[in-house]
Amino acid sequence: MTEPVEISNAELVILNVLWQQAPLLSADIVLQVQQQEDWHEKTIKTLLNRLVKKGALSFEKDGRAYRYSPILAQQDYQQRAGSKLINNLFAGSVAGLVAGFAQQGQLSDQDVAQLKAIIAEWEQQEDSSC
Amino acid sequence: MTEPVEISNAELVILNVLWQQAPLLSADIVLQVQQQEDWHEKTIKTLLNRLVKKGALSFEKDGRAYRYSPILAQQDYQQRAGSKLINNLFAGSVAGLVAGFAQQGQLSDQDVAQLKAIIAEWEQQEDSSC
DNA sequence: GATTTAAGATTACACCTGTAATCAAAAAGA
DNA sequence: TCTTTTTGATTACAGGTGTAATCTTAAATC
Repeated sequence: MTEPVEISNAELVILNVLWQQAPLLSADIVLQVQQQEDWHEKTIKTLLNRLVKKGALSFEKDGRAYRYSPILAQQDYQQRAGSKLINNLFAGSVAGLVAGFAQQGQLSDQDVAQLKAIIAEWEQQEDSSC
Repeated sequence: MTEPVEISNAELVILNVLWQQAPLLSADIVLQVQQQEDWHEKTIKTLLNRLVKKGALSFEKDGRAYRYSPILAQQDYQQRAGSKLINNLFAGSVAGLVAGFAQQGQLSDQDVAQLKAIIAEWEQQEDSSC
């Protein structure tokens, strides 16, 4: 079992960039992040450093520059963070969260279509597992 | 628009107790919390204080003791925290989170039943809204 | 080769958080 | 009334976080 690496909000922005494309030079990461957040280059470098120390990123040298890749897998972190929220705030009920979104009119057509597909597959699996 | 009150993990434990039943004397809150967490009474008092300062709790004096109630509504906070997670980690797709749970075999019968009901209601609303 | 640049490493600093201990005041008991 | 208890208020303190500035070193330029 891996220790649960805690990722801060700012660090998550960096990770999201690298989960989308990796490896990336720090300079490219800076560019990507700055399209989204108004952060100083030094700030982004600090976050890269912290993520490496936390074991969430790895890097290899390319001359003067570093090329970063995620170690922490997106799915793993999604799963951990999702479960934590559901457990702490929705008494463990995923449907509870979805219900909240629905009430707020925040469910898209696409969401509903995907949910139907998920349910269909789940039911099929249920059947075949008996 | 209310300012987005940031609630820490430890503070959330306190809020969960008060969302379930309020108002409550601090002594009772301590008892409730200690059934779940091994925290010193002083720690719990500190958290109550911080929540009051953050505007998440109110209190009224009852002689020597205080009687606390939530100001921050559970639904509001659920909505904010849920949206934040979905946006930051699942590209805004609620279904994405549910899909992750499904893949992990973490969807219960009850979840699926509830999801179906949510979808049914959503579709009915869709129809009647044209 | 000497100097300027530019990359990462180190340091900074205030505020938040977890986790209490101590202080002050009022109530309860002797 | 004096003392003990109990309650909230204040203080503590290390580690995390947001947000960089400064330092160091190696590469690039003159």
